[in-house]
Amino acid sequence: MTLGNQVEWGLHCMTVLAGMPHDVLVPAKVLSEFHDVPKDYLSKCMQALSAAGLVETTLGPKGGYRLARSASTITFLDIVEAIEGTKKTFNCQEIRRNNPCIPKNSKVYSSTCGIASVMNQADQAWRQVLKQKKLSEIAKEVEQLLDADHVKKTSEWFQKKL
Amino acid sequence: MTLGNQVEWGLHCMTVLAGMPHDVLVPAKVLSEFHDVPKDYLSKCMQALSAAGLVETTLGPKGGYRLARSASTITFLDIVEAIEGTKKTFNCQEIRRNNPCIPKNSKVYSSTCGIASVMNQADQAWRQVLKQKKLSEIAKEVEQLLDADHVKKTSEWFQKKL
DNA sequence: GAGCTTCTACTCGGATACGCCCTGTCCGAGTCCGGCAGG
DNA sequence: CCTGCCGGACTCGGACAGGGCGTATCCGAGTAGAAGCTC
Repeated sequence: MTLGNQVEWGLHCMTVLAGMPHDVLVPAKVLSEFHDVPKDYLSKCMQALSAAGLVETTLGPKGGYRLARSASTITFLDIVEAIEGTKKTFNCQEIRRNNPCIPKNSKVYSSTCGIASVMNQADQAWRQVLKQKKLSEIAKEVEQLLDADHVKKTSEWFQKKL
Repeated sequence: MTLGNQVEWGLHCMTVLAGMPHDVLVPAKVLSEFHDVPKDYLSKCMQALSAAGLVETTLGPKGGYRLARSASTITFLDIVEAIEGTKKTFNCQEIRRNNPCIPKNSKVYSSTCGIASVMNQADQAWRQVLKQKKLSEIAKEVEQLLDADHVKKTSEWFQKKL
């Protein structure tokens, strides 16, 4: 059970966008160059973020993506679910009902399957961690990690590309 | 990101085995009938559990599977990892290093990527829940949920099949 | 009747096809900017 | 010089192939038990 690389790309791209002024539009082409990933495929990832309402898009020259709302109101969970979907990691098929000794409609099956319950708890724990991390936090951490020189260079690189 | 149905099957089969006396061997055929799943495919799942050392196998007539150790020393995580593997859910490709403004070997990359860090925390939280649930607990819960009549019938069903 | 041999039936384990989803690519619809002609 | 128009280039979005992994199945190696033969 591994997440697709799209999730990683989406998180990094969102972090980049969070570091930009709100009036700047960054096209997929620039994001793909910056991260050195296939442009068209990254575009597919951005589509998902757009469909989820996390980013706004603008067409035409000087167009691109920007955050649809403040980075402090966007969580990791929002991004991961936008790309990976909201399905639970464990989908219970209720095979316990196939016990040949108990009718499938027995009332003992009214309560949720104990195994599925545990798996769902684990799923919830996973989502909880992601939900508590805001995009604004990670953007800030990245900026603090880099030297002022690096931030300046990167900023210039983007300005040159836009 | 969804777990395969093998995980569900494995968990249910292990629960069944946990409810059996230790000297009873249950073949894959019986387990498959009980859960109404393809025998040969379930067998593949049991192979994984066997390879992980969670169950013991015996060949020939009256052969089958039984727990390799006490159900109180087996956790959900053991079972899930035996089937699904131990790879982390998020595999960081370090695309941050592709930033064209910073050399790939820069010391700023010595600390783990902040994004990967969060994703790994979520992964850990998920595993933690699974690790805390013992197989013996779920087996007991199932037994308590069922009526005495159901337990008796199911027990008889297995005895007839063995 | 007891013991050994043989044979069968049953078990697990690995090797083998099939299908779906992730990965990766391509092309078209729509839009904004810049140039150009006309007033 | 200002205004309106037009063309081009750039953007996103959805439609289109290829590959890897999960799904499902089959067959062989090995073993335990039962049956049969001999003593």
